[in-house]
Amino acid sequence: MTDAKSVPTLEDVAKAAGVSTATVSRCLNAPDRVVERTRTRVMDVIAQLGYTPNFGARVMAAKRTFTIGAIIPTMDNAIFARGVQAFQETLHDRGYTLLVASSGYSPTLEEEQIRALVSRGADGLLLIGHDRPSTIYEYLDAQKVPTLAAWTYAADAPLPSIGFDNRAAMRALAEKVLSLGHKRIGMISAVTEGNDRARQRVEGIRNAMVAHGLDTASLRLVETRYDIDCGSDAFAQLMATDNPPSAVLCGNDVIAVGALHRARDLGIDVPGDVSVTGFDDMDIARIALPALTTVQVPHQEMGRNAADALVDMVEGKTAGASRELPTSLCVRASLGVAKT
Amino acid sequence: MTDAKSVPTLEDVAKAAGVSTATVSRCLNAPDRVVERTRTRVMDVIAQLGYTPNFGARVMAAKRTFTIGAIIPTMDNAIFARGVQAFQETLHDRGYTLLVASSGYSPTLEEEQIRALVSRGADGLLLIGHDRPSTIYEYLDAQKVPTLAAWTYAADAPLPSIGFDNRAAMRALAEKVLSLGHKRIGMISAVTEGNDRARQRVEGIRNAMVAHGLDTASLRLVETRYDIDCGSDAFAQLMATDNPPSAVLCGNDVIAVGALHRARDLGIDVPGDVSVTGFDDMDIARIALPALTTVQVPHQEMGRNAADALVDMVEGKTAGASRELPTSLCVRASLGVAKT
DNA sequence: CGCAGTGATGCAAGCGCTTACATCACGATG
DNA sequence: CATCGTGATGTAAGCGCTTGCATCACTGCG
Repeated sequence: MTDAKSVPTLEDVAKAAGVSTATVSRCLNAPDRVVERTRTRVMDVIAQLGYTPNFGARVMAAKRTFTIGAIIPTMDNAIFARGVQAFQETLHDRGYTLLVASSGYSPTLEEEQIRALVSRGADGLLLIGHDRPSTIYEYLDAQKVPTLAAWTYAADAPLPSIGFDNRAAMRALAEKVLSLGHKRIGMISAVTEGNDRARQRVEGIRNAMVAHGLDTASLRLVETRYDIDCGSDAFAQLMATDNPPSAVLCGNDVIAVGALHRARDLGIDVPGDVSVTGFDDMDIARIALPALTTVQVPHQEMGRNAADALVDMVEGKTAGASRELPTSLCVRASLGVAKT
Repeated sequence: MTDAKSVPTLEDVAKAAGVSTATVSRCLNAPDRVVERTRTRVMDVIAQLGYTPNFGARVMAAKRTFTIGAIIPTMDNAIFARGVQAFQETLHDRGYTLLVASSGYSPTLEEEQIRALVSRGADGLLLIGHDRPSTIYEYLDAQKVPTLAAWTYAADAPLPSIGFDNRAAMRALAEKVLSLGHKRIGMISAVTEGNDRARQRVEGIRNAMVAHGLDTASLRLVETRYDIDCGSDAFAQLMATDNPPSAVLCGNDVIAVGALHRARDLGIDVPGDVSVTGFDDMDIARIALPALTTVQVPHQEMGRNAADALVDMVEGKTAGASRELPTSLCVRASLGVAKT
């Protein structure tokens, strides 16, 4: 049943090296507390035996894992990719390993994943946005797991956050659109339930409309999933109404690219007949035809900042400093002046 | 220093419920071995105390984590996204949690991540491709961690694999291209070092050339990173030669989209002046202008299959059954007949 | 009424590691 | 030469949980 040659333990190493387990442990965790000669011998044995510390035991004894968990809504498109990649790289520099799980935009699944990561000993957690049941915050609090929110910034939220002001960013874009004379505004938003970023973006548009003396009730709003085809369909739906919008603001570049594509299929000229904008400035925004006007988000910087902030929290250096990062407008060909 | 209210342990629950720790443990792990009344009482206490089992301790005692690790080369683009998402969903259905790490196409980092995941108690591992130092396989073997390779299929590899035949798939595409009369072939490949999939794709093209009586030495090959801009530059480089290729086959859709974009910038007509093809059939392939001819890969099915296969291995049901999945050609506007 | 059989529960031995504390050897010091 | 300080190493007590085995309270039967 049991294989004769089983995975070696600290004790095996100690025995083979003729030292105590404590010394072996120290070789691994505090090399300078062991004299050169001994250390070399121990290390040789370790290499020879192919010893790897048992994580469970280590965690239990040391109560530290040097692991950070991140739960992102989806890996299915590239929205979070760049930021997470930067997050991971910075964590790595700081000596931590990143474990990623995805929630599929489902609060239940997110909670499950949070518990999974926490019970797996994550020293800290990165979550996206602030919008989740308070029970989760209570749980995190009880478990004393330092947690940071990203992709959003809010001074008064239950979690410290590193990100940008989605509302203000979208508002700036919308003001730009309105300043070009557009009056009939359509928006294709991500599903807003459980997604504060999406809600804030919608709000940003409304704010801009108010500022320009437009009735927010006139905003044609469609909600859909983050998906090219969904964006495409939503666009068709918006344009099929009589007196369709002259500008369609999309909650995300993926949706916007879908819209652009459908416009081409329908023979609708962008920006001649209708302007289209996105959000995020992903690679596809530049590549799209016409190139997509969008909001540039500092994904990498956000990732790096979040990693530093979270590690600081984990190491007890700060209680969690929030930080707002700037976004900027990226005006490209898909946005034009209103014709009517 | 220590907070008065610390995280509750099994013992706290046991005490509060007036039972032994064994009973509490059984309530969690084998509910039917505890009588209804007791179980309810225990569960109430658990809920009330907000108890969560300590993972480290649990792993150590039970030697199972119900965690599967996956190490993908990058999260930075969407190549692996869909497959990993499906992988995760299936794992979830089977009661496992997925932890993802990325290696950035670096063998060193990959090894590090493998160790991290293994020592964190991953019950099984998913890796991409077969191309890595044998020391890793020895390590995996010694640690007895069931491991599966995906995104590739090879009957005689060190690991069982679920995927497709990259060589054959690319060969089929290349034959299609050649059958349209193209003689001057360019290829933009991903970096082939440490990437068997990329190498096999190049090989597939060579095979097709041989089959069509072309000298493989005439293949203009450029290697570059998976990145829109890199693809774009590589394309420019290829087209800047005299007597440039009439067809440029790209190792991946991302590169191909970059190429398409640059062609537009340079005023090169696709497919009029040059044909361009991709690989993977990502969303952007359909959206690109002209729509991209590519190889359709069953990402989702691969993810699901891999999850099932790996869990079977972990649970000792099989020793790891490899499986080859079919790919298909996706001919779209970016491929045309050779003019010359 | 006594006893075997049954199912629920408790006891306690680890699991592999870290770390506070004890021990020891050795050279420096008075 | 005795004493002490110093740094290297060993000892052993947990960390929180699972699980084989022991125990116990019933039940139903002879």
